[in-house]
Amino acid sequence: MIEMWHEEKIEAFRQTLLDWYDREGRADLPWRRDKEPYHVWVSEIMLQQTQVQTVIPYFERFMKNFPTITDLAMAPEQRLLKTWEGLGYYSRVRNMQKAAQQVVNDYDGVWPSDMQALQQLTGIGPYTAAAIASISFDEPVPAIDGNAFRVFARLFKIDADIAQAKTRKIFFEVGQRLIDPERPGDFNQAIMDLGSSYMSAKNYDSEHSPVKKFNASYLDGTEDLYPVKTKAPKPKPVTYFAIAVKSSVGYLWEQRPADGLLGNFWTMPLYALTDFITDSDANWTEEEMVAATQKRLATDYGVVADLKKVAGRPVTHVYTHLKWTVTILTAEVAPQRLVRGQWRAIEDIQSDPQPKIQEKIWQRLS
DNA sequence: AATACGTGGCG
DNA sequence: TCGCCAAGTAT
Repeated sequence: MIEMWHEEKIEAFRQTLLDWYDREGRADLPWRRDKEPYHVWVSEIMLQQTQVQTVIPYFERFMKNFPTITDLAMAPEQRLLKTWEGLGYYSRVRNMQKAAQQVVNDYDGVWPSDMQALQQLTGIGPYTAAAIASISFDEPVPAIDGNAFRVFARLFKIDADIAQAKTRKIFFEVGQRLIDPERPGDFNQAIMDLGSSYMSAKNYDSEHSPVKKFNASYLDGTEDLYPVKTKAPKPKPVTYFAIAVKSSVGYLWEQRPADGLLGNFWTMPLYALTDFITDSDANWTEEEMVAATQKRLATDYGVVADLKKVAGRPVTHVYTHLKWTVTILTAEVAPQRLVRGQWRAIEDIQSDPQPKIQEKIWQRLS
């Protein structure tokens, strides 16, 4: 454990790590061109649960569209969501706009500079607060993300379950002991670079890691035991019907509720089987389910249509906690007065933020 | 504490 | 096809 490291060893570790970072760290990343808190913040939010390679083009486009925090605070939400479309975890960007408004309104546009205050902003948790505080403001606080969990677990053979919330404290304290007070931001980023290269989750190469002689699990051949992480439950299967109703003025189109999955994104009407099938109906045939959906469409949207199943396999999409299986039902109708939703021209639909599942549905229809 | 929350890459 | 992973936070 960390208690075994004396001050000289800690100092040697910092030196070794930062020397490597200065030589081989990823200086080319677009959010490392400066230490502007706005740039650091946007990149850190995008990088949550998302790989560097995916984030790069999104970061460039986001900065082009919203160059300053004031632009972000004032942006129309639809434009914001469209810029984020495809990145996932969409509450990140909705929360980001709230935080931007907080900084502009409560702090007169000047970022608070300490971890504690940063963490009060919407969408900024302990990791992101530490990242911004250390990188932009040189506060010596460790940024404990998945990389830091993995690197520290292997270095010190820490067997606490990193899936458990209470474990964060252990790693934060280790990080506090290790972090270089002279270069806290570089230290944190070096740990992350290390954790995504020589000390990655799979296909790691500790043999050539710059800190291999500090790596207790490598030295005794037990690397594959760390980190300890209980596995997540499998995605729960859910059956849906997507309703593709086309008229001369476009498709039946609807914005999802602001909260929850895919909040404020646009889709065709979607019915989960569980929305209207009770236990006693569990033996319904497919024809009966289509008929029930058709009846609900008339009630909910005011659209009377003779729905037909689209040929081929249902469309599937796996979320972190759900596995959707979507059967597409379609019809062509004359434009009807809608109770809910709207008719939307095909040319206009592309400007609406849409989730990946909707894109898959479009592909099946064409 | 446990669960909700997206998408893409890879073996 | 499937399971797991990738710079987490909110509730």
